[in-house]
Amino acid sequence: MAEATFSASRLAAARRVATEARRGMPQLQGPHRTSRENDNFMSEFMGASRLHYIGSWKDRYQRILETMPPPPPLVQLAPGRTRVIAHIDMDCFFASVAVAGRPELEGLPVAVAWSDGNAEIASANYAARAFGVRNGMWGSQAKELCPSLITMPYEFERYEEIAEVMYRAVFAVTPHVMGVSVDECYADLSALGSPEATAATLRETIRTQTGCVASIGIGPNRLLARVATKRAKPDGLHALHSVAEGRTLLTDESVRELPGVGYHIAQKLEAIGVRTCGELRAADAGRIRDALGPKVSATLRGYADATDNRQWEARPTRKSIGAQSSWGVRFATAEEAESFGRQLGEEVGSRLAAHGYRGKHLTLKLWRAMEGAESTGPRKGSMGHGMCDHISRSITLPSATNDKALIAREVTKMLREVSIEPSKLRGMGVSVGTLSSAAAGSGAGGGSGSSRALPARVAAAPPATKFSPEKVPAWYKGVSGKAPAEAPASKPRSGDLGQMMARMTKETGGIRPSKRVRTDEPQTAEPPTRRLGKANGCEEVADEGAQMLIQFGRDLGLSSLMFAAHDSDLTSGLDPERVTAWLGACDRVEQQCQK
DNA sequence: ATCCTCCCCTAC
DNA sequence: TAAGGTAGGGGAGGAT
Ligand SMILES: Nc1ccn([C@H]2C[C@H](O)[C@@H](COP(=O)(O)OP(=O)(O)OP(=O)(O)O)O2)c(=O)n1
Ligand SMILES: [Mg+2]
Ligand SMILES: [Mg+2]
Repeated sequence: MAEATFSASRLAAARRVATEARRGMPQLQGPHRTSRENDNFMSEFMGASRLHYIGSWKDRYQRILETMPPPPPLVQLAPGRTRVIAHIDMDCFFASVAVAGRPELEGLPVAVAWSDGNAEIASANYAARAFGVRNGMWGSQAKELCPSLITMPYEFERYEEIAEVMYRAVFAVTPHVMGVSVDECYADLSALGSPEATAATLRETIRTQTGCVASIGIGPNRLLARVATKRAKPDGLHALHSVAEGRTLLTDESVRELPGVGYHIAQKLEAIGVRTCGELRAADAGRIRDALGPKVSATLRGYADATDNRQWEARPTRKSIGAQSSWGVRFATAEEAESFGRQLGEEVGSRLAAHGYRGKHLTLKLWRAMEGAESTGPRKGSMGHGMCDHISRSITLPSATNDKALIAREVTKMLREVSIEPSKLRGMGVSVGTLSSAAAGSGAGGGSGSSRALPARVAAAPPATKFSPEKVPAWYKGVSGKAPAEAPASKPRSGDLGQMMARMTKETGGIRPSKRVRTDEPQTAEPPTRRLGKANGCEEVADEGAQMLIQFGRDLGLSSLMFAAHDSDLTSGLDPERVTAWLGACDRVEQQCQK
């Protein structure tokens, strides 16, 4: 539907901008894509990887912190008052930067990814999200959902500059800032007068100084501030004024909204009938503990109750330093693998020294292709790691070190001892922990290590897991073909209709879902994708709109959906032809569901 | 109990 | 050309 709303000439102009932006990025070209073909592989990979960029950002954040006076202790609270925490997070950060200063892209669906092929989407703007495009999605799927999608390249230097402007704006409000990531931080506003006015001003400052938008959530703790931000987005401010208000808000939200609950923990909870925060709160503590363990269950039960006991640690000390790569890693011989391990070891040694650390504990992490999954990847020519076993081995060094050569030698030894056929290796990582300061005079440490050739033996790797294509786990994104089967929700819930309508209206900028979205049907029907698909002669309608609805339903964890359209859709600026087809299909869907 | 190793999971 | 890094929390199971 929205497809028709982008004019061909605007799209053409935008695509020219995208092509031009991509042309100016020489490091993204060249035929040498693997560890074997390219001597410079490691640094080229790190320079082109957005995960390396966001993963190493905190290191560079130190430089901003050094220009700031250390924060005074947090003010004590007057009795009976609670803290006021703000969570500041840039809206679709990479995509916003891509659009900023490029008027040709404004209002169009834009994603940022390494290529315009099937690369993973790092960030999609909200125009693209209205089609169901999401961060982390494969490019091909994104373009199915949204054929007009404009794909822009990474611009790491601009992210760095804009993030610094954003952070300086926050530091101008308070010294109590906790950096989370390149686009996101917490600020303690407890000592300030009106948090909401302060936050509104801060949003405006960030917008004018960066050309990008930040949303802000405010709450009595970090958990609720973060939950509020989600509600505020895009381009909004939302405040939760008490733990009680937060608890009420969380009651019907998915446990997935809680920090620390990702795909797997949500699955474990669902397996014991817990889907919402309210259900988690009400569930038997012993059951949750059995499923998740003592610490995780305690933390999450607290979160579900809107309480967050994490200490405010604005500048936590590093506990480990490491480097890894699991893309383009292919070896023919042990020498090649060992050379790669040495490079990683040297890289880690340099990073340790650069930060004034030494470390005593050394870990080698290896990706090994599963038996039957040795072919290069999900598709011919892909240099991804594919389905792998993960093997890690660690040793404790006789003394803390940051000596590149010593680390490289120890990595080589471990690599030999773990005895993995080099051709099966798909990734390698080296990490050093148990850190101490290199400056502190203690044990002369790093000293060239010729001292002890400790026989730090390490066990050989276990046999490879056997890979079978039919049993690719639902969470694995690397294999094309079938979407993971819908896990039917255990129970229909009330309140979904209201939530869904509110969310759709907000996220699509006005498109309303049907007047009949039912979640109270038993799970007898096929998932809605099927009912709207070609099998029912509905290909006219299996478009972005349908995909979007289906995605909303999935996001809400609904077991089944029924769609219908409002007559008023015809008068709300949507393409009448599409709406007519849509209405017809909805009738059929409904009939099918009723019998 | 607490520690250790080898994972697993999560957030960006 | 699908550029899948980095760091932290913590669980399982065994040793101390
Ligand atoms: N799977 C992901 C998630 C994020 N990022 C990068 C790109 C994002 O722009 C940036 C910030 O991550 P956020 O989670 O804050 O996502 P966005 O800022 O893109 O969107 P939102 O408006 O939801 O914050 O990190 C990434 O490369 N890959
Ligand atoms: Mg963001
Ligand atoms: Mg963020």
